[in-house]
Amino acid sequence: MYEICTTCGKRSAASKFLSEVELENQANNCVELKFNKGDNIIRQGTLSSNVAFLKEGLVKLHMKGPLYEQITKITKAPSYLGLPTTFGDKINQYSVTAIEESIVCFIDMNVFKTFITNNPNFTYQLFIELCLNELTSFRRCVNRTQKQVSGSLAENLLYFANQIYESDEFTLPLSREEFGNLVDASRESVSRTLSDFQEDGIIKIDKKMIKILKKDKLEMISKNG
Amino acid sequence: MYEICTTCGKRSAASKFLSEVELENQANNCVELKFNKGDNIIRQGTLSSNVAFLKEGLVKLHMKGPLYEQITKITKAPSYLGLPTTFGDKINQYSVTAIEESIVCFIDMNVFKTFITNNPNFTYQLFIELCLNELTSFRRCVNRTQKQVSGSLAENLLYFANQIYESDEFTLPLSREEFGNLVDASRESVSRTLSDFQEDGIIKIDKKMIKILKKDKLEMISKNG
DNA sequence: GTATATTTGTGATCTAAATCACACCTCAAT
DNA sequence: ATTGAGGTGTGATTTAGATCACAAATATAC
Repeated sequence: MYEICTTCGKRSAASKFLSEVELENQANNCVELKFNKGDNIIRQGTLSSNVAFLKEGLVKLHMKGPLYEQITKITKAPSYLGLPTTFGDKINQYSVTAIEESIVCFIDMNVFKTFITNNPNFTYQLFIELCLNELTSFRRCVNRTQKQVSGSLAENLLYFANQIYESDEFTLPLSREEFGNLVDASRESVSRTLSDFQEDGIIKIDKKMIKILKKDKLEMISKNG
Repeated sequence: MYEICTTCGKRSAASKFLSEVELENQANNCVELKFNKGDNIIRQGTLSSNVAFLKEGLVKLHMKGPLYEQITKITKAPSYLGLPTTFGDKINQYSVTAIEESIVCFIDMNVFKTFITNNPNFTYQLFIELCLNELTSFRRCVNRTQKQVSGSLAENLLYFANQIYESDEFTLPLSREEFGNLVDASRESVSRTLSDFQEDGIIKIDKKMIKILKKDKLEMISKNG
């Protein structure tokens, strides 16, 4: 009883280039599923057989490291999920988990491949998006390794405010531990640093609610590491 | 007086899908340049106007971080250089520098774009390569942040031996400082750790010459962080 | 509601690696 | 050969952040 792709208002940028016929083809080879917070959408180590498109919601991409499960990225809808892991390897190289209630469309991979090999504009758009993603990963990786905890934490708070929620007040969708896995710090360091920020009047914390009070200061901390 | 693309034996995997006509078109819109060790091929912050293809040699990709210039990757020929930074942004988001004498073909971006929009097989191949690259970056980033210096160093020594030189004896193309920027450690830590490895009989060092003596041990150190 | 489990805050240690400091190489240029 | 400039090795010191430890707060189940 789900929306068909032709009339779906939450399509990907690339799919704007698909024809009516292609969209119908997609609609007939696609399943829409709802995931609750915490549900696994793609699991590292399993076969990747479908292209996943996040229609609504918020997810984390994460990968087993030698010590802990590292969160490589937070992605909000609309967005394809894990194209690299779907096309780069038969086996999923990372996991995707919902951190808020999410709706995902699973598109048959063969149908998706015919779009790629037949519709140059579609493919070009995907190509550009992949390039952008890789640039962002590079930047994130450099920052993550060079900044110290407060800088990385500030950067990620700003990311949630600016990119994800587009508001300076939001509910952090991660536990302190998970937030640590995103910024590469221990649970305790995250907790301490957030407390420090609050003491300095930079943010206001109430459990998972976070309100940014001095954005300029946070930006400075983020920038200077 | 350089080789024309149609007969070039060092073409990219993707270009195998180009027709004779397309290859001729490429040959007519392409410049081949030689770079010495240390020469800058792509500079972060400048406009990206050509697609760079590394025909011969070895390069490092590096990016300004808040503290130092981080080496994100070592790439050997044959390989496109910085497709993400060429297509993802008008301005180059990272630099590429030769670390051994290299030959690079600069292909006109508009010509390259016509391949992408007209030749689906070519584009699909590029797409797959981008996906693979992103998976590798993810893995590298996770390892880099979670492993400690000895683990990261071991990993990168193995990378040079297995992927770059395909030999257990090779000349490290980086200074200790640069090697540090690749593994996220200080010059001193790199030096110390290499000495430790030598003392344990795992490797033999003579200046920049490195010979791996106990590969299994190095693999263990790499794996266990 | 009470009980149990999970998440969180905060102080007290501990530690890997950065930084500092300095001597010694190596190599290029004069 | 002599000068100078990077590059390198190694000890001593410092430090950011991990880890340990435990209490308090929340969430979840019964």
